[in-house]
Amino acid sequence: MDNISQSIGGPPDGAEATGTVLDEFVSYGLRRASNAVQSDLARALRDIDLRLVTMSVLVVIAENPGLRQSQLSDILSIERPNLVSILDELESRSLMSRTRVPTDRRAYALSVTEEGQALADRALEVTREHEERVFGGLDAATRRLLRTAILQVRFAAGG
Amino acid sequence: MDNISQSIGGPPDGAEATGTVLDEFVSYGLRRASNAVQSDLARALRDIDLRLVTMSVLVVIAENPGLRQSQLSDILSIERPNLVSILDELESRSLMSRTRVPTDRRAYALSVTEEGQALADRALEVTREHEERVFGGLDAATRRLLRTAILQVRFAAGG
DNA sequence: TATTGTTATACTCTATAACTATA
DNA sequence: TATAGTTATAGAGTATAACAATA
Repeated sequence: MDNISQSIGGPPDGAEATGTVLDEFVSYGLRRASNAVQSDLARALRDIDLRLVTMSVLVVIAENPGLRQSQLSDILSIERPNLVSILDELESRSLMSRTRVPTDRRAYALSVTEEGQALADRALEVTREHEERVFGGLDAATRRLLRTAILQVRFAAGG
Repeated sequence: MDNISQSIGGPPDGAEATGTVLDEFVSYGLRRASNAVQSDLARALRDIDLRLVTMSVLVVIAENPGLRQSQLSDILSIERPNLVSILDELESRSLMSRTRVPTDRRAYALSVTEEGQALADRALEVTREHEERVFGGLDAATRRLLRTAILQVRFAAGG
């Protein structure tokens, strides 16, 4: 209930964020950081009329022409029903198209249009700028360690 | 478009996660990790009938008796309107109460009940177990570095 | 005038059950 | 019978405008 004991000894390893017990938890800091980072990226993508989801979907289709919706769903962990409106949006903007697969008429092969490819490229640029803005302050070693730690954590949490 | 270059030289620093360009971005890994971690914590808290928000609100009130709603809103970055139903829920479960402040009759002083204090303590235990489960695999140095990096990033992203 | 808590509302993201058409 | 895509729907989480009571 008092935090005198921890605050003695000068600035610790950046312990204060909200000034509550919650600062003790990596989990809580991770959530706040992730929200802030996502907001920054979302803001940047708004300039090219993309959301986080539409960006990742467009980019993954551009990278894997012929992909099925169910595969896309697995890769990005987006539930199949939720993918439908996302693809509808991209398709109505002429950024990608669904083509019937002759060998399996239940499925669609997804592919980007020229316009979609151009926007995907632009989206990657925007995202790289964002990464530099947000993670550029970390030195290379820390950045590498962050990537590794994040993957380990993601695995440990079953994601 | 090919990732042969990176994959030569044995297991790199855990580069593969979705197998797409998105793996290049710390931002994306951070989001996926944060989601997985939050899911794990949410699952654990469900056993004591708390959500992530209700947990953090309860814990912060327990730590700061007499807190105003607007202060709580600032600390947890929850919009004041969204706080109302959260507090209604906790109050209806007799975990906390709103008391009129005599010196400023617009405001409420928030405080936990005995029952609320007990649940807050239990919630901290549950959260510590979760932290151990999810971040226990990281050595102490990495864990410390992760906390620091997260704070830096949160600051850089304006969170 | 400004602030505290509130109401109403809306938008995004996510999750599930059930349908259709194919396999 | 199982799978691919779809529809409908519901629940969180989050954000904003506007109001009443009080400062």
